[in-house]
Amino acid sequence: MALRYAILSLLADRPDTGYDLTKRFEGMLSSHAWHASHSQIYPELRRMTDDGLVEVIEEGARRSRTYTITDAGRAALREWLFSPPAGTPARNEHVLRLLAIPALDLADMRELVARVTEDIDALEAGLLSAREQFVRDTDPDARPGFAVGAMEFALRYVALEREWATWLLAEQERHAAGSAQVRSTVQVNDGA
Amino acid sequence: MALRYAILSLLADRPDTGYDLTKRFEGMLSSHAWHASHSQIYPELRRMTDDGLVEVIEEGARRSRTYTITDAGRAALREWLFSPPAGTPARNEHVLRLLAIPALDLADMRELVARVTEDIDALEAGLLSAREQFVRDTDPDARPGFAVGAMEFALRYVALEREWATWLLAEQERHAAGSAQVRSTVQVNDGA
DNA sequence: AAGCCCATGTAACTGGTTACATGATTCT
DNA sequence: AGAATCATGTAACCAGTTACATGGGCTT
Repeated sequence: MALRYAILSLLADRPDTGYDLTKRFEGMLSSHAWHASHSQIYPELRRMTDDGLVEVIEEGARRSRTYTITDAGRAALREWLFSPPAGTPARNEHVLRLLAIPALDLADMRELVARVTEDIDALEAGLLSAREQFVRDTDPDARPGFAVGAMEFALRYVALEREWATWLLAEQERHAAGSAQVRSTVQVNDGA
Repeated sequence: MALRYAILSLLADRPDTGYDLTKRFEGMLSSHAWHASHSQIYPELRRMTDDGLVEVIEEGARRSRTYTITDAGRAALREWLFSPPAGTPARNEHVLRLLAIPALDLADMRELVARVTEDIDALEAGLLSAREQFVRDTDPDARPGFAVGAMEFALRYVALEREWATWLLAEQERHAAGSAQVRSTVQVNDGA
């Protein structure tokens, strides 16, 4: 079901074709919230049309169909948003990679955290320039929609990752120093 | 493949049975990184045994088998962690629900953000007490493993959600005030 | 000995991915 | 005219979920 609501929240911003929805999925949505490829999106738009949640408002060149969200679609989206959170499980391989870092030894951890931090910096730079671009291309008086919120989320999120990774390494260094201390104390005691 | 690495990173901390791995998945892993149920975990442990990544070190009561990570398993995990990040897509219905909020009208947004914020506070309280419990039950000299990192991540993450939601609402309020301003200016001009 | 939780197993189904396929339009 | 890209469609496959199933061991 999540796929429908992902589509509905994109269409709530503005009408779009299956093709362009697919491209919008490839941005912030697919890296943080929900991914879908065109092979899922086209059939789903059909089913949603049958269910009255979306509507074709234009048939353009190259057999393209532009869909809008209907009132029923907005109502369904609203109902879903207000429904009690179901505690549905997440799948995020990127987060898994981060959480797995403590399985490494300290030297590996230092190297990997350095690398991860660089990657995050690069990603952040990309996000920032994408946002600048977006702001340039967008009417400043328009109500901020999906994309603005998603970008802000992504920016805050990459900062979290960087800070967490830094914290993790510091924590592990602290522990390593601590247990070295304990070991040397033991040795002193042994020698006494 | 992510499932194997999720299992490996749990086993890197300590040996465990399929049953207990299942329960460990239900914690931080399943809400932020990766979810799996026992029906996936048992067969996967078999396959991983065949591939030499894990090993049965103990057969206990009630046919329970305790698995450890092998050297090959550690090597595989390490290789995966150091392999270039694949940009694999995420699935997180909870994030989707947040990002979809701007589809609502302002009144609904106010209500939902308030509710979401309460939920986050409750979740955070739960996490904090779980961490206290964990600290009490754990040898302070032990090297911090998966769970410590995951808890810290979760705590930082819920804070991000709360701050983002607050930011979003402020942004939307600002816009609503701004466009009201524009409307009234137009009216004054019309009247002049 | 009855009932409950521990511990594992597996089969049917569903949602999602990969891969193949094709027509229409624009660009050069 | 040919290449590139737009725009959609669909079928086979795979990973993951749901549901059913079962035996062992602890507790009362």
